[in-house]
Amino acid sequence: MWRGIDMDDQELYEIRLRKLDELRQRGIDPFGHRFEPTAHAGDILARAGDQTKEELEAMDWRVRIAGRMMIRRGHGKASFAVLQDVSGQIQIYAKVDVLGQDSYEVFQLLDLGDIIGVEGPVFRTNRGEITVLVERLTVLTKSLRPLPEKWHGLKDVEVRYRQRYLDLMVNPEIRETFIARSKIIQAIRRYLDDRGYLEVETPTLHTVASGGHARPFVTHHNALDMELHLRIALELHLKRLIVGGLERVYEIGRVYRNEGISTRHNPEFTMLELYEAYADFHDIMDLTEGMIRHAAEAVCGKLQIPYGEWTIDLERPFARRHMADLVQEATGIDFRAVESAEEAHALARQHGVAVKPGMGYGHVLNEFFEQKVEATLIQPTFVYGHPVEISPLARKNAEDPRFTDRFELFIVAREHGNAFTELNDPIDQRARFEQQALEKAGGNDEAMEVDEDFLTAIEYGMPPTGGLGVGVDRLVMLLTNQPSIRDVLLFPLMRERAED
RNA sequence: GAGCCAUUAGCUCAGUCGGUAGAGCACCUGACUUUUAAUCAGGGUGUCCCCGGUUCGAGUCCGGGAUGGCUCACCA
Repeated sequence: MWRGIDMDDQELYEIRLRKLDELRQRGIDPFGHRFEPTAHAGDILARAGDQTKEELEAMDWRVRIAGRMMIRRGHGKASFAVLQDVSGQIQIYAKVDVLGQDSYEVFQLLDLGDIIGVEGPVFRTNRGEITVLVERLTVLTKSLRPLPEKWHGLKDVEVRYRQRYLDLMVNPEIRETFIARSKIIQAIRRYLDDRGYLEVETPTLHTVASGGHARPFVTHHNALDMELHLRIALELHLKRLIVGGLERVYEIGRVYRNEGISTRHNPEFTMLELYEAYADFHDIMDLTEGMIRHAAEAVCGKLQIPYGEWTIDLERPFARRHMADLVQEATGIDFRAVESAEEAHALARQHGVAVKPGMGYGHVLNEFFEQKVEATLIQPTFVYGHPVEISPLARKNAEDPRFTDRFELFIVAREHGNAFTELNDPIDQRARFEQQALEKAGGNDEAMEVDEDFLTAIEYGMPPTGGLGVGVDRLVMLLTNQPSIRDVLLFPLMRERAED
């Protein structure tokens, strides 16, 4: 088990234990009780910001604050310290002739990292710093381990991920990212709630993990002696609710995919899926565009946002391009005129596009798209018209049944959404599942499973429906300008530390 | 899964040609009643990631391993 910093060398730990004993001997509980702050550091700084030293003095404004002691500057019979709470940091000033000899000695026993409560008037020092004078000191929690360094903070990414609380404690900008994450999800909820969507929760334990292309995690229910899969998508349960007549539903929930880890992949991640009866994928494009703008405004306050080396313009209408057109622009090949898989494979050889033997027309087109086009899609682009072979849950296009009424949204060359006019023909759906089963038998681990229960549901009749899936973590990465998914997950999955 | 890189004090880092480990902060002792990366005097607190090998001698060179990062593969 990972036991964090400072276990091999116990000296700093033992020094703090001695101070803990000293507190107890003085009748002070080092792990204190309820405390009721009257203000946060940020509020005090905001309110006192305009007041002069004299005005503050005249106000006789008393506050009670609680927080972690991050910095201390002792001056003998007086001390400055910095207290940090959720809103930020504020300086406090303790001196013996205000606090009394006993309490001042207790103050001097404190370590960086201890959590204390402080009560007294707000004043401004000669150097202009808003400060709380400590008239009463309450020890709330003794900290037994040393804090990372005050000036350089905590940089070791491994410790930052494994011990995120330390990261949050000493790297204040990290907190901003997670506040932004919360705001983004809040904005999505508000956007959908305002449009008559119902938020629902569906099972994460599935007998068949379907609705997406991914290997599942497998687990077991003892009482029922039943193999279960953690869900890889929300799709099929939400569509059952459309069958049931709920008309507009969404879920924001965790899905699990038993796959590799990268800067864009974590085995568990948060997915938004929504379904709207009587809509099609054009409606869903409009909805997606509006929703992302709404979230961006909520968290960035503007629609031209930085991401890495780029500035992404979310204000201009998102481009809407057919996959075959994009491939034609990039390579000169008109895939609509390609007649057979053999012809497609020949073109792949000519153009240096890697394909696997046995791939059909649609798979090859998709490889052309992924290898020749995807990396160029920096500004928001809806790519639509995916081949039917790679889209087993999407409705076929009425004019050209090789394609589907499906789109993916690309921004910064990454997929930020996947949507389609849902396939609601149960006979076609069964055929598509069977095609997937063939692919699976042929060695494609990620091909979709047949879900009989879902087929039964849509045999009762699912209205024409538009649906969307969005990887929330990637959207948060985009809107917070973070290069790695681990920087938008509080606790990314890490390999277990070996016992030493 | 493959390649490249990293791992030295609690934290952030330096460490030359292979000669027995060092700075700042933190910490400890002392001084200091408006400081603010407080200051001043003194103190180094270490499994140099682990295991082997080469060598008179390894933080340093070689091999293997662990963990992490990046890239690729995988993955819609």
